[in-house]
Amino acid sequence: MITNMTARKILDKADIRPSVQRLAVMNYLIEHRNHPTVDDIFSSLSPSMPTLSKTTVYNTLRLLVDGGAAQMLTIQEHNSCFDADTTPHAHFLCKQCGRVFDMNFFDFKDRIPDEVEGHSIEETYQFFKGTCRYCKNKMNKQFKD
Amino acid sequence: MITNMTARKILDKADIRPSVQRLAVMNYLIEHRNHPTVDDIFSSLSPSMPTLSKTTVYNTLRLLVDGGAAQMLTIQEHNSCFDADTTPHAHFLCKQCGRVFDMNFFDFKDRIPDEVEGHSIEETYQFFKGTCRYCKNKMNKQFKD
DNA sequence: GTACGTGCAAAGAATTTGCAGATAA
DNA sequence: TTATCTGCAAATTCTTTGCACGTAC
Repeated sequence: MITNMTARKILDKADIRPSVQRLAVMNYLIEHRNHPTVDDIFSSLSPSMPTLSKTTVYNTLRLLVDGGAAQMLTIQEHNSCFDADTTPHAHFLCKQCGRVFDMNFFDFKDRIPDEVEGHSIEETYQFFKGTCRYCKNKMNKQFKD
Repeated sequence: MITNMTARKILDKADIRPSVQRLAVMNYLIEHRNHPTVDDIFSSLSPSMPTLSKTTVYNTLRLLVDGGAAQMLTIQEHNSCFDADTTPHAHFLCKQCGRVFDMNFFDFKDRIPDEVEGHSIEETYQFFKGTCRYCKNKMNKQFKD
């Protein structure tokens, strides 16, 4: 469940000192649930924070992930993307446009055990690939032309 | 189910012309089920094929993936790894040593629909992160010292 | 004033591209 | 011979690192 905590409260909870830059990145993640990449975040914030550097975005995201305030997704081949929603949910990658969408978690038939073949399971990911509804529409239109 | 098809047969089936390099890469994947990276493959084959280039390994892997003869996994942050087993199974990434292990697929309570929120699902991935049995052993030993 | 944060520039790593020579149908 | 394949070198992209300056307690 996504709470209404402000960026400030989330940083406090994660024990991250709330600099202007960190608040901006956290706030961006809260307001943009479309799984932005480092570049997305940097490009969007840069106009209003001209001195912001990509290094700081990288630093901040690492802090957020380490502090449990965000999730890093490595679904895409080339770059990581980030998600302020750290609750269990699934992800869908469109093979056409490369966008990542949230999906509800699909229940497993049985509970995932803490340990499998001696390995301790700490995190569970579900993800799917296919064609998103927008690209399907686009492709349909092309056929009609 | 993993079949006993030789590299040659798999390439034929995928309509990939069986050059020496392609057979070597395919065969490597068949014989090494530990999810090798491009570099693993290149470094291992290079001694016996001194003229082999990384470009060719990249080219070949792309052909194999496109032809359905191998799977590319983007679990790891920095590089992709490859798996000749294209049947449904889950993967486990050890956060300590970075190794990727196979796991049996966990059944979902319900069948995954072909379409969710308008998106067409074509591929389903399950993966887990945690500490593998080998790293757990190592950590236990350290505590005993 | 000391520790922490920021951002530039450079380095590093993974992957892709362009292209010329080699190989195979 | 003609299309395909290979592999070098260079380019590109993503990310990390080193370091000097700035900021905050």
